[in-house]
Amino acid sequence: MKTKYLAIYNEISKQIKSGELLPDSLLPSENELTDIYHTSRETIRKALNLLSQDGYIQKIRGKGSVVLNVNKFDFPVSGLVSFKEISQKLDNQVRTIVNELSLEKPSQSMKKQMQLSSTDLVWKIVRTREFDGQKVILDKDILVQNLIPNLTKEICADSLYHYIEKELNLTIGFAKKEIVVVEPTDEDRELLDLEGFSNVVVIKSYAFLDDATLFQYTESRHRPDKFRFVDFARRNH
Amino acid sequence: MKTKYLAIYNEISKQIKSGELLPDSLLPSENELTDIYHTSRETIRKALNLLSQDGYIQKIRGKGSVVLNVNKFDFPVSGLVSFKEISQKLDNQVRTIVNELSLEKPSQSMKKQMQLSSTDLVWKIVRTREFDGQKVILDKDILVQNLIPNLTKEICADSLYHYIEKELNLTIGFAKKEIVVVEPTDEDRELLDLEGFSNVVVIKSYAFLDDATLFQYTESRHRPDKFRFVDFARRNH
DNA sequence: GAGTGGTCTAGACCACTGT
DNA sequence: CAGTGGTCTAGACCACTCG
Repeated sequence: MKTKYLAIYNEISKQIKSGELLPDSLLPSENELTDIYHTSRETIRKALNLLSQDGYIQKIRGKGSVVLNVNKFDFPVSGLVSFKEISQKLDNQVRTIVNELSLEKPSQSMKKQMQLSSTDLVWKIVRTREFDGQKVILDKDILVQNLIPNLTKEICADSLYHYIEKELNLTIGFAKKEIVVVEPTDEDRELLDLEGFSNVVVIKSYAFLDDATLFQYTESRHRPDKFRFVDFARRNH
Repeated sequence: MKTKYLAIYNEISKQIKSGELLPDSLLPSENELTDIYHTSRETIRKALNLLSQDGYIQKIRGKGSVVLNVNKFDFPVSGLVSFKEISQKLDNQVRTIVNELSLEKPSQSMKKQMQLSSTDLVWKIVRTREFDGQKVILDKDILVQNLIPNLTKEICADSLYHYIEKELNLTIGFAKKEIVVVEPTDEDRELLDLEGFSNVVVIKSYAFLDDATLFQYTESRHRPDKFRFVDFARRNH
């Protein structure tokens, strides 16, 4: 919120989410917005481009910026969002069970993928997520100990990302994710309430810090009926 | 390719994809790039921001722009890409079967969602995608006839998006997508080679033109073992 | 301290839309 | 035609990294 264009982005996106700005209506023109916010046109355009990227508006040359219907899809799970952040938006009964927390020597393939030296250790975390009393998500995390020296079960039960960003003051930058559907493993059957489902949805994710160092590998294994992924995509440049 | 910053984006992304620029190396600084491309710094920054959005580089304040490893994930299916475009990147034996092409009155829910007047008709298309002789994807499309007046089985067997963009000269803007896993319908069992799989992955997609008009609803139903979704995501603003 | 990327400005010209 | 968004410029100041 320190920068002008982010402040403008937040202000306008809030107005769209609250319904103060209606779908299919036009925003004030860029020139009008420069007056409203006492700033230059390029700064306004930075804010509007962010809104466009995130699916709030569509800019149309010669006409203006149209407000898009944001609420058709109730909650976007796209982007890089932690479980804690998602569960706060839901009002479900949500509980996290920490099944395992240990410091281990990484496997050969992990060592290579994470570019670790031979003495580096990794945290291994296994957590179950319970919605309305049902165990529907199994999260398996590998974290580089170099970057995250201390971990406790309490931190894992609360929010890893909150701890990393707020306590350790690291900045999470980006992630590469892959979604596939596979047959459940014995571990899946043991730790999840699969109820006869013969597949699980697996989200494999490599998460990187601001400075492009890999700090986390996650496999998030979902019972298929409780899985949902929502995305907003723009066409090629 | 008409604009400077897109030309620079294409040039640098090509160098990264080809391996001419190596992962973990630094790009020339923004000031150096202004000299190399004979342009202003803001134009260079537009190109670099695009590269950053698309996962090619990571910008680090005080240091420079690091080239990221693009090939770890072989082919990104994220964004808004047609089946034809994907299949051209694969060297698979790929075939499209047009099961149905008809002009219909829209269902009540479609009429509402697509904001159609009561006389509007929609195209209904059902297509099966065959990889290596196996029917693994079922695509069900609804298209607004107002916008796409004429359709033939030949167009559907080739590429809808190519026809819409190149023949009709419409510009596809953005899409909202949702991925869920469900039990197969009778139609799925009939038209796909499910081979005992008890789930299908469904990608529901609303596609919009440049001017924010909805023109297409698609359900793309995949056999789970042939489904794969790859995504690059940046953390919150 | 020199060099990096991040923000912001004021102004210019263009392509497109509506009337 | 006037008004819209799209591109591009030249310059300024700041926050950060690294030796």
